Amino acid sequence: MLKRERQAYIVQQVNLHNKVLSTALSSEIDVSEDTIRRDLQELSEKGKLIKVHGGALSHSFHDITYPSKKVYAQDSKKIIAEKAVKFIKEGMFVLTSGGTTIIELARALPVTLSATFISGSIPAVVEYMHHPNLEVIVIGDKLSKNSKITVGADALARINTLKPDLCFLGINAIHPQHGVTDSDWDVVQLKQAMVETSQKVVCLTISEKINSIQPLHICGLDKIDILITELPNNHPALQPYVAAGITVM
Amino acid sequence: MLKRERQAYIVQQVNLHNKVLSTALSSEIDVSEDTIRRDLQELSEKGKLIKVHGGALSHSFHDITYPSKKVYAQDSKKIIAEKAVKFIKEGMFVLTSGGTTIIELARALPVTLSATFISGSIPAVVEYMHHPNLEVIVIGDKLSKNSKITVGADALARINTLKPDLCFLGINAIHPQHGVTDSDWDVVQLKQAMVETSQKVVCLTISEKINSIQPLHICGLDKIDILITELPNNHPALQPYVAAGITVM
DNA sequence: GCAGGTTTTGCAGGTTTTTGCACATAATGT
DNA sequence: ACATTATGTGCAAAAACCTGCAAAACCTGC
Repeated sequence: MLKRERQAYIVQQVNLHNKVLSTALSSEIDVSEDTIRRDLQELSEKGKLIKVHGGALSHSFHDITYPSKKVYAQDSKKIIAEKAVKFIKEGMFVLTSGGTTIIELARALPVTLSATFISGSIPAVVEYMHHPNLEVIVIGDKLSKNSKITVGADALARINTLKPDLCFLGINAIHPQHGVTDSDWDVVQLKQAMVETSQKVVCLTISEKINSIQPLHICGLDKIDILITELPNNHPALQPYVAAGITVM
Repeated sequence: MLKRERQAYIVQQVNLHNKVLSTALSSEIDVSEDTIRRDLQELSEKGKLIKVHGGALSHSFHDITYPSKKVYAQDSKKIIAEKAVKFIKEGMFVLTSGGTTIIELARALPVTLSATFISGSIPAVVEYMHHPNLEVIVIGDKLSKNSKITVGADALARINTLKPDLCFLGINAIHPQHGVTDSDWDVVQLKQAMVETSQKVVCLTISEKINSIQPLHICGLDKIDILITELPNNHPALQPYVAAGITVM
């Protein structure tokens, strides 16, 4: 068995079973454990797996550190949420993406508000669910583990059947020339569909992400109606967006 | 079981239940208590949990006031979950309803299990989402506030396109003559569809609900393959179901 | 084709990690 | 206060690891 072939097999096994033992691989492939160890070493350096004493684990194992994580820049996101809430009127149909900023928005919704909120983001849905007067529509499909949002053809098709009044987008990068960009293929698809189908698009982002670029393009600035950051709207960094005709808050 | 794997499991358990006992972990994972103690020691140094006499506590336990949401008859439900888990095999497609018994099932899933779980229950989806190796499919539609499950024509249609290997139903009433019944119209629709489309139907319920009736009919006993309660399977109350050809656990 | 260099692999050895056990000590409960 | 249970420490055996080395397989340029 060729080295490359062997390593491909190991990666396959890790992805399949989420763990492999050096001893098991050694006898399966019939090479010495030293060789397996060297393979694991290399694959680990390439980021294909996580090497541990006795074998290796899939990457999905490492990132189990959930609920009590502090949200990055939470204070800024609270300010953004306060501003964003003002755009929501009684009875509106509101489509939202995922992300921690959107969660803050959900928490900032006045209890008396009655409106219909639509989302494929599970954390967002959980927040909406606890609100007494919201109608909640869940967009179903395969759940993406890292973004905690449903992605796929079903979700896309469902979004395209909607004509929401308002769309809140938590975004990861916006730039005067390159528009809104992101790094996750599936998420980009969804956000594009959301932007296209909504009457009004509101982008939420902390100022840190302003004037930054990610590899995948979502839409140009012309599609954005409102941009909300934690900065005052006369801040110099925001002027290019005002000039582009966006309402900046 | 690898050390790292074991520690990941411990962290998961701590985050899930907010506390773990050294003794319990020792017998669950089948290593000596000394090893568990050393693990807790290390994890505590890494700040993943708080080590205390007898076990460990979640960090969030210390931060926030624990919203001691006690589930009714939780111990029984844990027993049920333990029994139910045994039916799930690697790679299966599993459809589940909602309800607290299903949540316990989700928490009892072994960390190494990789399978595809499908549900419209938001609390269930949240549990599945935290599991490192599950594929999760969310069934979308309007969210019913009191059952926290998506209901409607979309959800029904989606369920009917599936052919899952296994279906877990948390049920509210079962009776030798009247079969499985429930009280919520929308939920009944969903459960009917789930029963019809699944290869194998497993009903989970605490013994209290055995031999009781609710106003809406879901299905007859003939559609049920397996019934799981917290009672031993030779308990007299269960005999009518054994007689009906159901595998009782 | 073939000399010279590189890559891959197994092996020997010495080192480190992991784990369970024994025993003394501290915490807990009745 | 006393029995029970949990803890920490030291120890030893097994398992896994790392390092260097040498043989084999392989590329490469002439």
